[in-house]
Amino acid sequence: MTSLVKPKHPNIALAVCGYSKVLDIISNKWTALIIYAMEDGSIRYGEMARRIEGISKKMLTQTLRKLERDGLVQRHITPSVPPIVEYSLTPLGESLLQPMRELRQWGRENYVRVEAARVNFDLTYSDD
Amino acid sequence: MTSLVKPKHPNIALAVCGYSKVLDIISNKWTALIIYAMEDGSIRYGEMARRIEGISKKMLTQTLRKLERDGLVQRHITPSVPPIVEYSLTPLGESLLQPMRELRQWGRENYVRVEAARVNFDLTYSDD
DNA sequence: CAGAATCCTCTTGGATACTG
DNA sequence: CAGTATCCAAGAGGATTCTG
Repeated sequence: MTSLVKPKHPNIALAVCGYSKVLDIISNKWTALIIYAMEDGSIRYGEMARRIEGISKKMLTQTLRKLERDGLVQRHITPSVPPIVEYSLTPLGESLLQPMRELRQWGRENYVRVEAARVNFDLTYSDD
Repeated sequence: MTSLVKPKHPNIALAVCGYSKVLDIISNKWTALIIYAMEDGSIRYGEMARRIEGISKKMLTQTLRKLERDGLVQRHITPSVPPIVEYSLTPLGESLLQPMRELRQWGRENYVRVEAARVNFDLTYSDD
């Protein structure tokens, strides 16, 4: 046992923080949208590319591979010509949906306040 | 009027996605840890720097400024010599704590599975 | 259709030195 | 103490071209 008294302010290490571990998974630009696209079930590669506005094939493939490697996404290939490749969330991936939905909800409810704060901040620190 | 029938798969735009808006706020490397450091109340600049292992002053200041601009963090200065500068979460910032805690909790519970999936993936796609 | 490969740019973040 | 300023390296991500 290291200590009986709980320190007021324990140190925070990047490597052991649960936040950071999750951010390591979902913090890049397209990950959230890709997971979002699979929310209702499996979906083909091409349809994802069409639904997610502005994404390039490179980023779509790259992000899907990363999610597959992390065990959040499953890839199913029907070897026809042309091939059919479908992606869906694994149970682990689906377990991320709930916390992500709450974050998304927070964004929907509060982003206007963030934008207002930015305008206010910029006004305060520019012209005076 | 564009359409009366709701499409099965509506498009997903980066600009209007609640996820992405939140990620715009919390997705950089240190933000989560900095918010985490203020979870229990206000804290001085220097103490944050010491508690968050590995952070540079530059990134600490830069990230705090961004959070302040976004209205999530308050800065309170006591103009003594040397100055005392304390940071704390605004109500808006505190409202982010709950969804972030859930994400952190997910990370604590599931990150081992992600790591296992990575090992498995790398084994599968390297040596055969 | 579902990608792989290449090139290139822009941003993020680390190291270091200086200041009221 | 609490920053600012500058330089630099690494990585994320976009555009384009090619392929089974």
